[in-house]
Amino acid sequence: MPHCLKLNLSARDRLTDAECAIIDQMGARQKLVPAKHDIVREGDIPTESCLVLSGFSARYHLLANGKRQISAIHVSGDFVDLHSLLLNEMDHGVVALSDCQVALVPHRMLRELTETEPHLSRLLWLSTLIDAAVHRRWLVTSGRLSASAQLAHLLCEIFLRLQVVELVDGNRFSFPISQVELSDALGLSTVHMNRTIRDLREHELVSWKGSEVTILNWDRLAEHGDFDAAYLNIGQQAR
Amino acid sequence: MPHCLKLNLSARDRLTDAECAIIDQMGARQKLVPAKHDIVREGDIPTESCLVLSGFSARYHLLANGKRQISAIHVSGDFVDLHSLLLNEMDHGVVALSDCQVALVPHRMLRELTETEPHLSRLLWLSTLIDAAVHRRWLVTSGRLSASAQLAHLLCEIFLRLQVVELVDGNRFSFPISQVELSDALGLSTVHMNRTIRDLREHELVSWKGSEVTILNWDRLAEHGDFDAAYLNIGQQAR
DNA sequence: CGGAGCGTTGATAGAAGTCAATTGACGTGG
DNA sequence: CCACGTCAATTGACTTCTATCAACGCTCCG
Repeated sequence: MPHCLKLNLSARDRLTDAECAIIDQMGARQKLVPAKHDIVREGDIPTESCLVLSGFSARYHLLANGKRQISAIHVSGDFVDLHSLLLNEMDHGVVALSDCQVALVPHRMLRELTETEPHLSRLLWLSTLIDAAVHRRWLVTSGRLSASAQLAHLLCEIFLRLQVVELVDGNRFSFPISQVELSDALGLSTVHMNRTIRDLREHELVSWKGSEVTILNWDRLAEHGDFDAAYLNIGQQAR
Repeated sequence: MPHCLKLNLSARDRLTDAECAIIDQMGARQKLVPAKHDIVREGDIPTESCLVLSGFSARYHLLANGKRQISAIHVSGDFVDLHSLLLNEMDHGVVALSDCQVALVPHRMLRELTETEPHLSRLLWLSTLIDAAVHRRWLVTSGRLSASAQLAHLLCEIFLRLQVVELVDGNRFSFPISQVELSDALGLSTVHMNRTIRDLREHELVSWKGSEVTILNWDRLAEHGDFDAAYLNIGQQAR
């Protein structure tokens, strides 16, 4: 059930019944990728794109110095390598943070959409544009915010993105990511990551036990992370 | 002459004569934006997208703490706010680093292209995908490289992007950006930026006088910045 | 039982930020 | 022609943030 992709897109624009039908077909071929395994490998030249139906995943880059940087975190309903439709080869990998159910959508099918379904194509384009907007936001927080503000911002972002696909429960959500992975996402050391999480806890902005995160005070968290949701472009609108 | 957009796109895929003709029309309405002035302002809801014909520009974000972060540097032939075609409102501004000649392309015209010119549409989509790939690369360097490696990487990237639009002269190019702006792009303080530039000079990787940059040793510069050009997707290919 | 992965803490080193001041290039106006 | 203001680049001194190294406890699982 690629229901979550429909949620994702229809949070930005109204989908016609015909478009919904097309999206439903995309879920045809599926596979389960266990946690810690690659969904796509760096250097691959995929012939299909992966739509994550459930689970958390991340795009990662390995460096010559042995370090790793995560450049995006994906949730249900995200097309993790839609860009491979037009780009040469994967310049990064995508790893499953938790077990992930993914649908494999052939490029042939997507390319045909670009020929015959302009509106749906624009919405797919849009989803990559939102990816880019998220990248920019991460650049801003990474360059100009303290570690704890950066983390606060990330939590706000993940919360809203999960809300779109109906995966939040009140102010609580499941965020199955280790501190090592988090530190790779924020460009910090694991030790400092740990202390940064402790900071947010001690300031009673969030409660975080295992993979269960509860936002205790949204307003203060958002203020601390200088968070403004505009870049997520949540809101139906003709596109 | 939006010649540079044609260079930009045809570095990635062959353009038909018909497509070239369409692109030529895009240069119709132009304006000159002086250095330090905004090309697009944060909060704008543009009805046209700006194609930079000449000059350097940058996307920037202002933070509540008064700091600024530059999330992208654009060169001739870049469509600096193509994404405004599908996104709500500008969540960042675009400033001219040097005097910029820009062409204003109405969204109406671009939207029509998405209905009638699937191949050209894919190439426009592609250019936003490359933007995103650049964002990811910046995230990686910002998170996991030293300041001097980050700068080395940026110089390699700018060099290749300028090469595509035929704006390099041997191993020299014009890079009219102040140290304040550079520091906002790399997320550093201006003081540290200055010392980082000095580092590259002292290691004889680059020579940098005013806005003239000469790469003295490409291989060592690229190695220092852990640079791999793959993410720029330079190379003609059916897309 | 023992290792592996993860979270946690302390101590220390190093990278980068901040504050402050100087220099040089340039343009303007008296 | 020179005083003056402005802006960019530069340097020094000091502070703060984050990385690194090392160690320990916990849980899960072979």
